[in-house]
Amino acid sequence: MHGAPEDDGSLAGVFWLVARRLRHQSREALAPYGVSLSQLRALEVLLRHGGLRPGELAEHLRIAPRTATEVVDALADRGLVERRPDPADRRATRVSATAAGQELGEAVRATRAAEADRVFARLDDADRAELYRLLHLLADG
Amino acid sequence: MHGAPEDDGSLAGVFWLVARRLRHQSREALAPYGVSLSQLRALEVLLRHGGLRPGELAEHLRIAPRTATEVVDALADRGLVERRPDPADRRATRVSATAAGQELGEAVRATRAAEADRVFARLDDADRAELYRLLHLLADG
DNA sequence: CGGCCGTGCTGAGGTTACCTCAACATGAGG
DNA sequence: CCTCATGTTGAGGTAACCTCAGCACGGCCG
Repeated sequence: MHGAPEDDGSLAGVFWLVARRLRHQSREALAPYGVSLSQLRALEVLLRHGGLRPGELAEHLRIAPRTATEVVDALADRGLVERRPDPADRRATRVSATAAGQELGEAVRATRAAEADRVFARLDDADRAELYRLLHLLADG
Repeated sequence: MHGAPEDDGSLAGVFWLVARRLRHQSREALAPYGVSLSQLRALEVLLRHGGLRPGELAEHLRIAPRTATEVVDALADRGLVERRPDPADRRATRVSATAAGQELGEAVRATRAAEADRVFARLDDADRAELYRLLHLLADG
C-alpha cells in the first residue's frame, strides 16, 4: 500500500525518506566530478557571487564559519577555487572560483538540468511548483 | 524577496534548507530526552512492531545492518531497548523496547503532537496534506 | 600614538550518522 | 559432515557539521 517501510504516516518521516533518497542520488550523480554535495553548493554560491570571504560564504550556506573554511579547503585542494588576500582588509581572504571551478560548475549545471534531478522528475510541472511553494514557506522565517 | 540566502531557486536547494531546519529543530526538541533523531526513529519502529531482529530493523529504517547494530547499542546503553537471543534461530537476536523505552516513546509522541513539529506548523491543514502527498510520491518507487 | 576590544580566519578536537569489509557462529541442504 | 548462506558484530573509514581557543589585524578613544 504505502511504499516506504519506515513510513509512519508523519510528515517528518516521509520527509526524511525523500531526503535520504535525494542524498544518495546526488552523491551518485556527483561522483564522476569528484566533488561532494556541500562542495558543489559552495561552488555554486561562489559562482553566483564571484568572490566572497569565507564568513560570507558561511552565511549564504547557513553553516558555521569554521565549516566554510573546510569546504573551501576541499575545493582548493581540487583546484576549483583559490584564496587570495583581501586588498581592503588584511585579516580577510577572498575566495573565488578558478577557471576549472567555473567549468565544473557549468558542467554540473548542464547535467543537472538534463536529468532534472531525477528524484524530482517523477512530479509534473504543477506538482513541482506546488512543492516549491510549500518548501519555501517552511524555509523562510 | 526570497527569504533564504542560499536559495538558488532549485527545488533541491530549498529542500535542503528545510531539511537543515528540521534537523536542528528536532535535535533541540529531543535534547531533554537524551536521544538522537535516528535513535528515536528506531525506537518508534520497535514500538510499532514490537520485537525485531537488527537486520529487520535495518530494513525498516533503510540503513545498513551494521548501522542498526550501532543504533541498538545506543538505545540499549540508555536502557530503552534490550537484546535477547532469538529462541527460533540461535544466530539471531531479538530487540525489543523496555518499559522505559515505551514510556519515552510515548512521551515524545505527546510532545511532538503538542508542538505539531513546529517547523511544519506554519502550514495549514490543506497545505500539510498536499505536502504529504507530494513527498509520498517522491519517497515511493 | 598606544592600548583595547572586536572581527576574520583557522587549528585542534569532537559528534552524528552513515558506510564497507571481514570474522565468527549458526542454520540448512546435499 | 561439508559446504554455502545467513545474522550479527568488530574494525576502521568518511562526510558534514559543530565549539572553543588562538592569532592577526582594524578601528576607536583618550
